[in-house]
Amino acid sequence: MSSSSQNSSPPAEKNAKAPSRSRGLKRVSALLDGASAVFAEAGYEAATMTQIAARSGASIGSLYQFFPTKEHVAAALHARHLDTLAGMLDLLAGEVRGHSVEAAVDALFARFVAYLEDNPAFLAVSERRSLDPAVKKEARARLRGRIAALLGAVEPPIAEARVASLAAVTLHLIRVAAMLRADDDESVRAPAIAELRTMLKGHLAGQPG
Amino acid sequence: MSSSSQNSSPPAEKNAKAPSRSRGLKRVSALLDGASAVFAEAGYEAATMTQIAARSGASIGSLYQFFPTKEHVAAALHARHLDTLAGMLDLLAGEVRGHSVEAAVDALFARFVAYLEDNPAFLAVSERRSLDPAVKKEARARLRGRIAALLGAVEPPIAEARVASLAAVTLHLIRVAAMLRADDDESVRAPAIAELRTMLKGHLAGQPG
DNA sequence: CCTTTATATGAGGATACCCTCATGTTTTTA
DNA sequence: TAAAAACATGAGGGTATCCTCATATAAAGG
Repeated sequence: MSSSSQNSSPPAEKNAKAPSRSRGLKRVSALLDGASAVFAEAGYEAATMTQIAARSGASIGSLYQFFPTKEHVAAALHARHLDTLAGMLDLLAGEVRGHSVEAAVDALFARFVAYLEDNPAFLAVSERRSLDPAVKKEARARLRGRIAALLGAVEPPIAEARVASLAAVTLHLIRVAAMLRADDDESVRAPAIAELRTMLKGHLAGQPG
Repeated sequence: MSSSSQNSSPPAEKNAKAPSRSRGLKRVSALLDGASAVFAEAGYEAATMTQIAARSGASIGSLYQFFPTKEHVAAALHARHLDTLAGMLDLLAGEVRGHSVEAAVDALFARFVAYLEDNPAFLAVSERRSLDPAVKKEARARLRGRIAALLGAVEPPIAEARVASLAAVTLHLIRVAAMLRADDDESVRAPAIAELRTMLKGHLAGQPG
């Protein structure tokens, strides 16, 4: 009932042993970093446990000591990123309180998209087919809630009834913007992103009823 | 140099033998249908050639007779869907010529999103990691071009300079709408899609300069 | 120091997958 | 009808992956 995510159970059945000594803590951290790199480059499914171990400077046995399954690795990484993002959004909500929607959207886009670009492994594990749909839904709901809180703090206020669905749309647009940057090339990318932000701001500032 | 896609070369090197007799034509059709089902359920990477053959009512050997690689299967499926979609958009462009942007967007959303929902294998092969980026870019450009043509035919006309980037945004929003339907649940999905369409229409009808 | 617990290691078992190939069957051609 | 070409089949080779396990080292406790 405290802060971060001690839940977010991996798959189930096989329970990963958490590290207790400081050496173990460092190892899992290194393992997650290595996994991030491999997932980012190869995607979840093509990533291999051997690659992850090598990239982390650990043996395959050490990897399996803490993560009995590739799924467990992805789940841990997912949870770690969600916690970070949630914290970032909480901070941001405080910063933009009382500001205009335009300013809030600009800040939100800038930071969120930057995060997704800097952490491609997050998208990789977020969209893997093996991710439990319930966990996926919960993760989206969590981010949506944070965005709704952020949108609810701008001035002049947005009609309360619209905040929820606007938050949903905003979250998806952010994802699109991130995918845009990865997919298209510069000539079509830049104007498209500008168009996306303009569109969102116009819509959010639009008729409140 | 005529109509459909005799290009769209699979990977390369190994060239698939095209069927010449009618039996062969039926077989490749059945194989692509089976592949569609398997790709839709399992995704490209987890799909196995054995599953595809079984689902198609063919032996593994027959599958490899026409598609020397899983990549070839995906490439063929991709090309087939692109041709179908392009044709659909051409028809639609004719239908909405002279209509309002609102009507055009409604029709476009309805048909395109329905197509993506009815053919989940298309998204699966479109987003597989092994897809050659050049082919991916070309595919997007093709669809974008069709949408631009469609948007260029509405009345009153949209400023010509904006059409290209608006088409890009529209294409991405359609994808988001399709993903929305697959991901979120009903309570958040319906209002979010409505919001997306409203937003796009408002933006497209907005200030022309 | 000695016992106990945590962490480390890499060879290899089990499995699944991609794809080949030798052989058989159907259809076309002459 | 006979020869040729296209298509069909499934056992199995080669390989790669996930994961286990017996064993070894480092750290903590008493």
